[in-house]
Amino acid sequence: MPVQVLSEGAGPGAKVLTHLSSVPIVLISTSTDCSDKTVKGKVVRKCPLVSLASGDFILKIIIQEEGSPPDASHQNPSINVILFGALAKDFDGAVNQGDVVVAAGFTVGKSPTVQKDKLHPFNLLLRGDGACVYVFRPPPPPSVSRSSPAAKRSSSPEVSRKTKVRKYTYVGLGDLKAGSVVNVYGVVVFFKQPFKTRGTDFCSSLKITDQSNEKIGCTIFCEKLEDHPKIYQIGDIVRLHRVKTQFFNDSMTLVKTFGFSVVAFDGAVGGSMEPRTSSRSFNFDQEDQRRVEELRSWAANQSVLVPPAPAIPLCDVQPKAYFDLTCQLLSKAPVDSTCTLLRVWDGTRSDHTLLKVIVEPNATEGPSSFPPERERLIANVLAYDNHVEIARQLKPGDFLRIYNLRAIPGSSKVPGLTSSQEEELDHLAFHLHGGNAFGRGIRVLPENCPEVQEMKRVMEAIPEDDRDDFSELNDSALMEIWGTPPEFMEPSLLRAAIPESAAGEEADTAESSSGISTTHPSSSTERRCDHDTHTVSLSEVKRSGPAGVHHVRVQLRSYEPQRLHQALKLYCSKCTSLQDVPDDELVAGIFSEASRDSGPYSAPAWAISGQVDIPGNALGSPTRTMGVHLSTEFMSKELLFLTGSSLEETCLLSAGYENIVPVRSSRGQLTLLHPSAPFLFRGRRRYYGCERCSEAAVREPVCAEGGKLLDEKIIAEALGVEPLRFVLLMKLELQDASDSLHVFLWRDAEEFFGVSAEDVAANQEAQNRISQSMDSLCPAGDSTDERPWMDLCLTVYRGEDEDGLNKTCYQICNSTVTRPPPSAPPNANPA
DNA sequence: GATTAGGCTTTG
Repeated sequence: MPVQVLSEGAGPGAKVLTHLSSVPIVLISTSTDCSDKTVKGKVVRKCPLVSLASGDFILKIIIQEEGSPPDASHQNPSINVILFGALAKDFDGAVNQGDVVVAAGFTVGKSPTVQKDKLHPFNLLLRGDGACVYVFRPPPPPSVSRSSPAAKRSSSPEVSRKTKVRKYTYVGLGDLKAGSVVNVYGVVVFFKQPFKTRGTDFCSSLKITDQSNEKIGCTIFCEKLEDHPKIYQIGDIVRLHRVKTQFFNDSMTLVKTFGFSVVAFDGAVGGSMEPRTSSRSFNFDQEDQRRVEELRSWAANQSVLVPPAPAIPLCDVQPKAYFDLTCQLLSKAPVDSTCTLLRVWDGTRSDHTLLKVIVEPNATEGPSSFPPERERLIANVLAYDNHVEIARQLKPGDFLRIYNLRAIPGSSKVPGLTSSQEEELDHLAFHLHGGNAFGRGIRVLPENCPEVQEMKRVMEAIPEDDRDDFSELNDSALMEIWGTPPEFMEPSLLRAAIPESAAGEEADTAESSSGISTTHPSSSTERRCDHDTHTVSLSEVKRSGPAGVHHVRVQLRSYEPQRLHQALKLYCSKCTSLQDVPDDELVAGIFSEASRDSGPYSAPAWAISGQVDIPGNALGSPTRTMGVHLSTEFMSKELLFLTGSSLEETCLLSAGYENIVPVRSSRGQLTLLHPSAPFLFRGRRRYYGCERCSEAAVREPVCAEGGKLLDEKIIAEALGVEPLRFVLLMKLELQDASDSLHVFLWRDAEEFFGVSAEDVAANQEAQNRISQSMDSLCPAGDSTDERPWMDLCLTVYRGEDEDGLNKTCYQICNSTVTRPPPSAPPNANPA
């Protein structure tokens, strides 16, 4: 009795299982006594049946507990189930994804895939006569059960092995007879999004076709929107169950009837088989998959019958055109009672100036203004009449498809248009006219659908000007860096970045300034942008969409890294990678290793070469030879290539020579050291190269115009090194009365502190400036409500977290810390 | 087991 199908709610099923007790999936382990236990779960995945040469079968499924409290990963517990032999084969034929099954007579094994699939550490093994699976399924609909013995089977366990899942029969659209109830498949050639009727329901209107070339209208009334077909575009495939055929105006039509259900699929050949349905249980077997694939390949060759959806990006929209637009909603605002403004973008830029619509900033949901470069990409859509209600339910950040949108050139009668704009001739306005003719409407698209994925790729690839280069660095990189444990060896260069001795005095300084800020509306920061937007609360920022700018008045609750030298990073603007500054111990090791390994080499012809013997010392270091190669071209600019020196010696020499490039011998040639070591020392400044982007070789820089200028850029270029830039990266937790918010300080960190990251890497004064600023904003020991207030400009953008999931990110931009009062000057640490 | 709408050559 391996596989038995039971009708849900039917008595026998319950009886069969009364002598067994159910084990929650989480509690399953190899120590579970399985003899009288069952495990119940919904089949969330059914892998293809594997048939072995021996005639044996193996089937893997994943079942998930239903209705149990979610575990730490916010998912119901699931477990792999492996079925063997006849059981595997029977199960494959009788059970569908979505069915609820109860397994009994299993054994428990260690899951070999736990590392990969992150599912349960154990699996269930079902083999032999003792193993069986009960399948619970809702009772079959009356129309089908008459011709199917399934209901009878459910009460006769003996026949269970041969149980076949109830099959739906589908009628071709050319074979419909009036007055019957049928199941059909079809390709959508026209559709209207569900609209409110004068009755109690919403109505969806479809026209579908199939290989018969008949085009059949379908009318679907359902009270709940989720029961309606989820059609995104012409060409989608639908499967309708229980529609009645009737004649209207001499044409066959299909109308929803009792027990109606619909599933929709992507219509593209090779597209996703993921069913669009809100149905809790539905049948979908290989036969269905075959039908979908057949319709897809048939439709692919029917360009006349199924015209390509008129979806075009904003950059291709021509004046007067009607089109479907896939886009993301950034903000929205009511214009009047019959019109709502939707501000959307799709990542492409129109050649036409897009009409600006002036609305009350206070009435705007989402940001009321955007940086100018973003504004150029935003289309203003005016949605009229019946669409106002739909628009009301949309949220900034939603991905949308707007159907039958009209591009209107040079409109001058738009509500809210200013008189100066009336004179603009070349701009485009976008109107979604009232009514639902021509399929006019709006649908929210799920983020995982291919069109949205494609659009997001376009959005992410937008060429940014330098003010926006942060968006190229996705946030998984940021998170990763911040997640790095602080195993960093403090480089001596930065050891004093947070002077212990000065901490107390800093706190005193800050106390006095925070005392002022609680009684005075002054701010310890200054905004340096010209955004025309008013100050909002952090909770409003969080509610707003994933783009735009906000002005906030906040306090600093906490920040990372606490050890400020860790805020200094190296950034490659070519590959946008971000890394920690290598610590001195590592760099010293590279120098030492290079000097030990140095073999004979031929000195470059373009250099004057010499040797210096460095005697060994009492501590046991041997006598070494240091090679010195002075560029003849840059004699006066002092470009020195040095072999065999230690890091310490290089630092000492860099006090007396302008440019030192540490090198080593390798296969008889001079080469640069390992890329983690600086490729150049200039005084106290060290310059690093990107390991990934550099193709280093020791070459003499070319003297430009009479040896005019020799700087780190010219040297890097000559050496084939892609130089890394010092940057500052911090994560700040802001707070106001409404909420708290984590924000990054990166793009404008230098502006914020009024220092350059390169200076921070090289001098104590710049380091002090950062620690003073942080101490004044976040004095140690002070209660947070006494901390000074900051007026900040926040940029909102979309990034990805470690799992590649979308995440709304925030950065402080265009803001500067105003200097703490000079009354308590910092105790500058003489480094 | 009622009722809804029954695309369509649009236009603020």
